[in-house]
Amino acid sequence: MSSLQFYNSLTRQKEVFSSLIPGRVGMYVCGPTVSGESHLGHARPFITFDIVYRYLRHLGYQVRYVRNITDAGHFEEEGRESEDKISKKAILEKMEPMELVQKYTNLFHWAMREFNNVEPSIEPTATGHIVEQIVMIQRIMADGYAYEANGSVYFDVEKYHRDFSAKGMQYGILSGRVLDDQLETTRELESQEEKRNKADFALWKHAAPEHIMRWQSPWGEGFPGWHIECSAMSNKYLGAEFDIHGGGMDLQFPHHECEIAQSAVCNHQIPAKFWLHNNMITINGRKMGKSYNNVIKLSELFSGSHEILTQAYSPMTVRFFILQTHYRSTLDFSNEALQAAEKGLRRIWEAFTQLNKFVVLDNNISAGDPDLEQHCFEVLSALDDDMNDDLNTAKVLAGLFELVPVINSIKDGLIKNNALTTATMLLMKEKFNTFLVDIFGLKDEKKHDDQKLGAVLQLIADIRKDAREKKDYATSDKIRNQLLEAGIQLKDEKDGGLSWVLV
RNA sequence: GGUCCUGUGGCCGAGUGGCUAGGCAGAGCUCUGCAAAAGCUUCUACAGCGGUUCGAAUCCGCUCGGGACCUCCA
Repeated sequence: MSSLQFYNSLTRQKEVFSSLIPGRVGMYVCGPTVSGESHLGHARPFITFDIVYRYLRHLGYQVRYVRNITDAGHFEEEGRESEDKISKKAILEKMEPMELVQKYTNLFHWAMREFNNVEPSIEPTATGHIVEQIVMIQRIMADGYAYEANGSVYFDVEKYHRDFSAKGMQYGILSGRVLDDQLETTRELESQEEKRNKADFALWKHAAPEHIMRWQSPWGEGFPGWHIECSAMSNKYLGAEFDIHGGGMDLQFPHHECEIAQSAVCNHQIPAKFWLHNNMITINGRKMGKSYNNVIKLSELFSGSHEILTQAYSPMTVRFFILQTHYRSTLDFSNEALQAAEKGLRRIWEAFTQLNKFVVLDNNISAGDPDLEQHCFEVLSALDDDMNDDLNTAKVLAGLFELVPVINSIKDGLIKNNALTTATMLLMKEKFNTFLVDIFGLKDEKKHDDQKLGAVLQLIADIRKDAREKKDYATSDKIRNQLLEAGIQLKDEKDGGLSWVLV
């Protein structure tokens, strides 16, 4: 079997993954800013890195997964009205800042549960780590890479770049940007006079009087800059160097670039070995964003209450939709694509459910159908390699889909139950369970473990069977059609039996 | 303007220098009282133009199109 490879944004190539400490992995993923409700775009990184987390654990690693909550509110680009997003909205809604932050944090957690994401090991908040951030800023200042101006502190990008280029940690190492170009192309902004250089970024920002969220610091009352929280918290919980840093591609610059600079000054090394970035979800070819007015909130997605949506899409449908694409490709949203995902998921899930019901022959060592046996074995064997190849979940799913007709044919008796060896049948069961449930985190949203409902349906099925035998098709069709309207689909099986699924 | 990514059949999407991706939709057939489900078969591809090569959707160049980042952003 191949070994796990990730595409490392830092080196711009696929690399075999090995952890710094054998058997253990430290992973930091940039979490949400809880100044508003999470939208469809947020689903991608958190599902993607949930897969990374699940897969690493599946491979036997003990993983510490740190995903922060940004609740301190990053200020806008310097030069514009300095305003804290969270504070501004809090005033509008007449809520305490922390009350607002709590509300959206709760909503975020709700969405994560809906998606069946495993909780991170540590979920630190920015507001809970103000002290760590201040200490880190002080260290950067002590080394001469930051300066104070009017109660704000800025990172001296040019000096950092000059000194650290020789150490292989130039500013732009992650994003591929050239600092000199940056200096020329950065837009002219108002009130830049505080900064020595246009490329400098804020570590600490002086709080204007109307600013509600504020903390005491050596530089007066203010709040932390955009990038320092992730550096401070990843350093605290994962150390100076850890294995994986993840996030959306849009965070690569400036956010992650700045994190590297901050950590490099403090710890003299790039904080993470592997930098993984998921691509964006687009709607009609455009990234979701307030400026495009095409933001679909997760609650709207699940309920279908957005004008773009022609129907509601369940969390598992969305999860499956995301898994059908490689995480580094853009994924374009459309109702048609989501509906295709919904049907595809149902098809594979029903086959999976069926597979789990099969009673495997005890000692079938010679396949009744050698060609099929070989085909199945090859497909099953390729799954791990595809997953190891930078998490090609799309290809793994395609492989599993190839086996769906086999499963259905066995069920319908079109393929004899001795066609495949016991070993292959058991392998098939194992792989379906491992990938769909353990690694992909899919679950049955229509689970019907209600025994009373089962009994009622069994009765109805018997009545319908009697009606059909009497050729009373009016009755049998009425039962079938009305149940379908109620969301229960009856299926007449080849053997004369009858099964049902919730739709 | 700068940096980078991308262009696959009706839709969504994998993909490697030569070997069926897969899903959804469509068509035909089988099964069925009729459906549904399922099975089998099947139609539409690799933006365009050059080049490298025995051979390219896959490598290179150009043209055209789309997108991301450069500003909070998943």
